[in-house]
Amino acid sequence: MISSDGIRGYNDMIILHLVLEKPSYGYEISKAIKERTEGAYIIKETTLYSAFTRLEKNGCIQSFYGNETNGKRRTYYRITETGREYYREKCREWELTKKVVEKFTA
Amino acid sequence: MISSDGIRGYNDMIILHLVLEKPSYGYEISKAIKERTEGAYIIKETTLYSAFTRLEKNGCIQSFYGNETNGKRRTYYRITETGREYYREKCREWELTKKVVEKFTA
DNA sequence: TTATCGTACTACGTCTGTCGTAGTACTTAT
DNA sequence: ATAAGTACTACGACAGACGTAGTACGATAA
Repeated sequence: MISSDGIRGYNDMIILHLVLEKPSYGYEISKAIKERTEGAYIIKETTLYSAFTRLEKNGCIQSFYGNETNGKRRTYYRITETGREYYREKCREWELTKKVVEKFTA
Repeated sequence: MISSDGIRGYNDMIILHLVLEKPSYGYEISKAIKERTEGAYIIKETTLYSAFTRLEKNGCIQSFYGNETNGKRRTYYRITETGREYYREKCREWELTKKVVEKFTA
């Protein structure tokens, strides 16, 4: 499994990548992460929702309510221009981190 | 630059990689990281020394004093069998993390 | 002689992101 | 009626990274 420290710092990127594709909400995103990684990474609910709060505070995403009539009301998030830029920056950082870490692998 | 959260979780791996090559000490390791990454990653002193403490507590490294007669006395660290195993594990985890994060890059 | 630079740490407190635990609320299937 | 699945929210704890500061020694330059 993936440790939280190993992926830490890329949770934001993962979430932004998904809301970049289309506005989404917590449960859907957590499912998407699980499916796309074939179960290798299952984000904790608390981690995900606290990331939403942080990203909205930073102006990276914007929340709005869905209009579904049944079930609990969902909070959807869409990416902002700030979020797009932040995402690109995180991608560049990832490329650099990859090069750095690779130098110290067996 | 590399953010601390991006590399967090791999500091231990980096340090273990270096003491695996040969027993070493703080200052030398910090220099080595800087040089090998061409300045892309400069580990903070406090981060490095607190990692030493942690890794010794975990049984991954063992400290011993150098016998240099001039300058301040150095604390050297050598890797243990536990440390080797932990290093290998971290390398496997890195491979997995890489695959996971890649799926969410642009 | 005095000061500064480089080496080699140690101590202490703060911050952030992650996580454990628990609870709320509504729907559908058994 | 109950459980399972959906969709969150609240609260507190923890660990690793970091800022700041201080200690200690040697070599070199002014």
